[in-house]
Amino acid sequence: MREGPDIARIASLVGDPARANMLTALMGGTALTASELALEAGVSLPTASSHLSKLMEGGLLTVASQGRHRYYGLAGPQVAGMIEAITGVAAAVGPQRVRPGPRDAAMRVARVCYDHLAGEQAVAMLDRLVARQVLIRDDKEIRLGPSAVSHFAAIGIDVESKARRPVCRACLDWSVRRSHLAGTLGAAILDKILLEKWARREKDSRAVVFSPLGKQAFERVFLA
Amino acid sequence: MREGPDIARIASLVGDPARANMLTALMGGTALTASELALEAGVSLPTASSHLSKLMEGGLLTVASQGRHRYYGLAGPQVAGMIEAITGVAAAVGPQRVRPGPRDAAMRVARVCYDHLAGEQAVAMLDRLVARQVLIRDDKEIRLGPSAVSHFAAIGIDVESKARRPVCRACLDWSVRRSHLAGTLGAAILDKILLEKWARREKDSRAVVFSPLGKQAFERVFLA
DNA sequence: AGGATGCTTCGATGATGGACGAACTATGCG
DNA sequence: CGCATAGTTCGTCCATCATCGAAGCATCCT
Repeated sequence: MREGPDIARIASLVGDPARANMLTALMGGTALTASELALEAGVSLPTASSHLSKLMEGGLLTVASQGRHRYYGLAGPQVAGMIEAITGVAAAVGPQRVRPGPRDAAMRVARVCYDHLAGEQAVAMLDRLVARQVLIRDDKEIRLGPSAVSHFAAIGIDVESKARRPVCRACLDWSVRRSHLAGTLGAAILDKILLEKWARREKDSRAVVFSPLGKQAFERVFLA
Repeated sequence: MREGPDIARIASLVGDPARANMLTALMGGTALTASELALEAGVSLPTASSHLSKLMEGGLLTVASQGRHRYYGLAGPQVAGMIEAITGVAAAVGPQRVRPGPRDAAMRVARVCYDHLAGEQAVAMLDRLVARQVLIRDDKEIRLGPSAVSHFAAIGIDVESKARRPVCRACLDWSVRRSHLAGTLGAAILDKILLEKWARREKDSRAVVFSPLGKQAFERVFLA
């Protein structure tokens, strides 16, 4: 018999299909209402509500009440990382992945991971930023290089961090198996991409699709 | 409704207390027999056997038959990483962590993670190896530096890789939140440490305790 | 105020799956 | 060959928990 962190409790929370669907939906990064999550999970509203309170109690979710809406979101990057890790194992282990399918292809290229960009594009971007020494990775820690502030300011991104959350963080990409940029900077870059309409989010999916011109712009700015 | 990698299936496998205990026990890295795992999980042999076959079917475990013994082990580093990620969330979320306790302190300093060393010591070691350019980390990928082969040969470690498994891999440390060295090299270093008796494994725990002289030797070789 | 919408709580139902004892198979030992 | 040990399979019992309809709060709109 052993004890310690109650891993079974956390895992069993993710272990229910309805809850797993909800968490996966929240990996998109946008907070969702109880009704939306019920739809997403394919259960009735009361059932969803019950699941949500369990996830809350387990500390996996945060909620923000706005009027009569309650927006549920993942409790933090650590939770998002856990979901990615589980997804990675499930994808590796599952023999059910017969045809990759177009949606999956798009997902591999670029997708939203919690609040930042993931996929091949994101991995390439981090590689390039490190190669140009805009960012410096020491260990797994990623730091800002000397030129970072001016570099990002020129693009219109403010890298000053007020939040307690780190500016840069490495996040393992389950499709490419290498890391991409997370943290407030990662989130700001994704904001920028969507704001400039270089890419749009695929409906009901985490996939992010670049327009031809948007792709050029993105590559000019981040992969040059 | 969504589909994709069946994350609920995997998570629910980990979500049962008995199975979670088994998996946690296997994080020690040594393969265990069904009876040992039954004891570890606190269930009867038939029950354990049933759990083990489920874990096998889920692809989380591998088994090696030797005579009338069947040694069960984690299916791979990816699975070990997932368990670490879940453990991290459980530790962060669990309010039950009242007193850190001596065992936990020892765990933070040095512990076994699947088949390599984790904890503060392990993180410090990787930092130092990278700083000395024995190892080079590009992205999350860690490569051997030019001097690596001779450097490790001098200590008596052969870095040639025959296995399909990578020689170097970064593994996120849930206590320190930075990565340490995994892969065949990480495993070889742990072997070396235990073989030279610089440290011993705490009974019934993943903690690794260095002797005073062993600590000196380890620091001379890896942190110089 | 009154009505509509979003969400939660309650209560009853049903199914999944975890538990163990007993019987069965397989390997090793003398 | 027979006995002991390691492990699996089978059958049954039992508890947990997911599910939904109906009713109860809370908030917004007019």
